[in-house]
Amino acid sequence: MARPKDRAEARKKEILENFYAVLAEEGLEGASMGKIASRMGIHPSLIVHYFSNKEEMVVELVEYMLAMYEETFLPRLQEIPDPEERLLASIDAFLGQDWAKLVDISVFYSCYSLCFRNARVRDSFQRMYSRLREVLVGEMSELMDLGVVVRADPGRFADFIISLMEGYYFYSGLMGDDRSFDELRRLLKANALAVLRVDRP
Amino acid sequence: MARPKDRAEARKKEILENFYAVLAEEGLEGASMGKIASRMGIHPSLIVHYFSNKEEMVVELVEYMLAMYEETFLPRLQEIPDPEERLLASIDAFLGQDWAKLVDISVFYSCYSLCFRNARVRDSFQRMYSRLREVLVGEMSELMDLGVVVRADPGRFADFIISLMEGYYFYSGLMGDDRSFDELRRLLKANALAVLRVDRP
Amino acid sequence: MARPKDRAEARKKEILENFYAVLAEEGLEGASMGKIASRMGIHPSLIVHYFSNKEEMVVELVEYMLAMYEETFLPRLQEIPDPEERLLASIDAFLGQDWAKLVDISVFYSCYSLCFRNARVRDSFQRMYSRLREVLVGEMSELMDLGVVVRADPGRFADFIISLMEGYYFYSGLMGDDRSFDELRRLLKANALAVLRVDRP
Amino acid sequence: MARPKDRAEARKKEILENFYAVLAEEGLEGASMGKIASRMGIHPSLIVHYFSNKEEMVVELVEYMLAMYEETFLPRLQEIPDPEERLLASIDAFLGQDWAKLVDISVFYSCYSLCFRNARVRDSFQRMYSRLREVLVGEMSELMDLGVVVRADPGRFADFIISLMEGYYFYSGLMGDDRSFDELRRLLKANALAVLRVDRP
DNA sequence: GATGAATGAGTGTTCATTCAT
DNA sequence: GATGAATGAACACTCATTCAT
Repeated sequence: MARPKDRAEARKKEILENFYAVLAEEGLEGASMGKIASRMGIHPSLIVHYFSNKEEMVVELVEYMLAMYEETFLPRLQEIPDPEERLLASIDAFLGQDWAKLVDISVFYSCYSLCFRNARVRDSFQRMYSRLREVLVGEMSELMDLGVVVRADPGRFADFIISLMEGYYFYSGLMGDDRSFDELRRLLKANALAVLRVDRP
Repeated sequence: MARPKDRAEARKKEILENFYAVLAEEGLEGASMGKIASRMGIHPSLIVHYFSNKEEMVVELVEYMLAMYEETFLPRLQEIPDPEERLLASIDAFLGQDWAKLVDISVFYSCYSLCFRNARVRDSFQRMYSRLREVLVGEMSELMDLGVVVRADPGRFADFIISLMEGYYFYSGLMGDDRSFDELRRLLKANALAVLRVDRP
Repeated sequence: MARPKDRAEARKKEILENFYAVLAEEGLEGASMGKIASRMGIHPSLIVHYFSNKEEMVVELVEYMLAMYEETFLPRLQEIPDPEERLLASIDAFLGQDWAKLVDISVFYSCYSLCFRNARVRDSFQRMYSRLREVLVGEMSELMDLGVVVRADPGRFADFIISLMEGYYFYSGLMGDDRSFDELRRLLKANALAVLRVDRP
Repeated sequence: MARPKDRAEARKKEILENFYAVLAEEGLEGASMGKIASRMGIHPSLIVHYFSNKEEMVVELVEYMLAMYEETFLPRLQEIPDPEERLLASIDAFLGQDWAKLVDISVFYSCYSLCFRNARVRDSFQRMYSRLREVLVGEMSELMDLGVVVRADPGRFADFIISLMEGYYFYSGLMGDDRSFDELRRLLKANALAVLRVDRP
C-alpha cells in the first residue's frame, strides 16, 4: 500500500485548492505562497516542500483546474448510449450554466493568460481543448457512420462548437448578471444544431 | 497654449506604452513599476508622480488598450457609405487578423481577468463592448429601415456577432500558429452572414 | 509698507498651523511636508520655498508652539496690579485646564523629545522655561521687597512651581479622562501656596 | 527544554536593544527597521520575521522599556523589611539619579508621545504608572495600619509623589547639566516627606 | 509666488527560496 | 513531514529636495 504517497497527494490537492481560492480572490499578482500558507495555517516552506517551485505549483494548478472539466462532464456524457442524443447533450453542456460555473471565471482567464508566457501551461490548455475537440469529432463521426448526418466536416464542426462556447463564456461573463443571456444561448445552440439539421439527408 | 499639460499627457502615454510592453512580456505578476521605470531609464517614483497609484495606472492602461480598438476600426468603418457594405466590412473586421493582432493577446486576457476584481476595469470593458454592440445594432437597424433585411432582432444579432468574434479570438489564440484557422473563420463569417441572407425578403 | 513680507509671514504661519495639525494627528514620524501640502491644497515644493529645510520648519514650529504660552498667559497676568494676587493667579494658571489644553499634548511631548537631538529646539524650550522662571522669580522678589513674604528663595520657588506644573501635566495627560485630577490639582496648589504661607512673617 | 523558543526570545530582545539605541540617536522619525537591521548586520526582513509589524515592534519596545523600571527598582525596594524605611527609600529612588538615568530621556518622551496615538502604548504606560501608584499606596496603607501615619489619603499621596517625580524628571532633563538640580530635588523630597511628618500623630 | 518635473534615497513589507533542525 | 531562521531581491510608495519654468 502506497499510503505515504497517498497522503502526500492529498496534501498537494489541499494546497492546490487553497491556491485556487486565493487566486480567485486576488488574481495572479496577489496569489503568493505566503497567502496560501497562512490560509491553510501552515508554514510557507511546507508548500515548497511539496512543489519545490512556484512555477511547478502553477502548472499543477492549471492541470487541476482543467481536469475539473474533463472529470465532471465527459464521463457523464459517455454514459448516454444514443449517439444523436449524446451529441445534443454535449452541445447543451458546453453552452450551459453548469459548465460556465464549474471554474471561477477569474481563475480561468488568469490561467489562460499564462499560456502565452508558459509553454507547459499552454500545453495543458491545448491538450484539454484537443480532448474536447476529439470528443466532438468522435461523436460527429459516429453520426456520419450511422448515416444520421451526411456531408459534414467533423473537425470543422468541433471547432465551430468550441468557438461558440468560448465566445458565449467570455461575453456573458463580462456583461452578465446585468442582463440575461438566455436568449443568446438559445440562438447559439440553434445555430450549432442547424449544422446537423441542414446536413441531414 | 496648454503646452505643459500636453507634455504631461505625452509622458503618461509613453509610460503606458512601456507598461504595455512589460505586461506583454511578464504578465500581471511581473509588471512592476520598477521594471517599467528601468525600461524607460527613469526613476520609479516618476511613474508615481504621473499616476499616483499602480491601480490608477492599470485602469488607465486598460482604457488605453481598449481605445485602440475604437480608434483604429470604428472611424475606418464609418467612412463606408453603403450600409450593407459597411456591415459586411464590420463583420470582416471583427473576425479578421488585423483586429486580433491589434492588441497583444496576453495583455488582453490579463486585463480581462482583472474585470472580476476591479470594478473600474470591468466598467471599461463593458463600455467598450457596449459601444461595439451599439455600432452593430445601429447598422442592422439601418438595414432594416432600408428594407434590406427584415424580421431580424438587431440586439440579438449584435450579441451573436460579438460572441463569434470572441470565441474565435480565444480559440485561435490558444491553438493557432500550429494550424490554420482560416477555415474556421470562413465558417463563422458564413454563419454570421446567414442571418442576413435568411432574413432577406 | 512691507506688504509682500507680511503676506509671506501670513503664509508661513498658515503652513505652521497645518504642520501643527498634521503633527497632532500623525506624530513626528508621520508629519511630512507632503501631507502638510496636500492638507493645504498646495504643492509641497511651495513649503520648501518658505522654509527651505524641514529642520527649519520644525524649529519654527517649536517657536510657534511655545510662543502660544507666552502670548496667551503672560500678558494677561501682567495686567493684574496687586503682586500677591498676581502670583496666585500665576499658580492658578499654570496648574489650570486652560494652560494644559492650550497646546495639544501629543505635539508638546513630540517637540520636547526633539530637545535631545536638536540644539535649536532645546534652546527654544530652555528660553521659554527660563522666561517662565523669570516671571515667577520676579513676582516672588516683588513680594519679598514688599515684605509680604520673607525668608524665601525666589529661584528655588520658581523651580518648584514649574516642577509641580509639569508633573501634573504629564501625569494627568496620561491617566486623565478616566479619573478626575481635580483633587490632585488642589493638593499641588495647596503645596505651592504653602511655601508662601509658611514663609509669611 | 524549550530551546528554540528561548533563542527566538533572545533574538527579539537583541533587536529591541538595537531599536532602543537607534531611537535614542535618531528619534521616532529616524528609527527605521532598515537602520536597526544594518546596525545589527542582518537583513531588514529578518526583523519582520520576528515582529511581523513595525507597530508590534514599537509596542514591544515600550513594554521592554517600562519593564526596566519595574524590574530594576521594585524588587530592590521590596527587600527592605521596615515599612517606613522602605517608603523613604522609594521616594529617594523615584527622585534619584539612578531612576532618571535608567532610560534614555529622549526615548522615554518619544514613547510617551506615542500614547496619544496608540492605544496599546497608552495601556502600557498606564499599567506601569498604576503599578507604581499601587506600590506607594500599599506602603502608605501599611504605615497607617501600623499607626505610624494617620489622617493620610494613600491614593492622593501616591499621585502627589508621582507628579513630583515626573515634574522633576521633565524639568531637570530639559535644563539640567547646565545647572545643578540637587537643591530642587532636596526641596521636592522634603515636600514629599512633609506629608508624612505632618500627619504623624 | 507658485507649480511641475525629476531625482534618489529610504519606507515598511512581501516574496520565493534555502538550509538546518 | 514540518517548522523556524535567514536571506536578498523586489515591491509599491513616500520622502525631502533641486531645478526649470
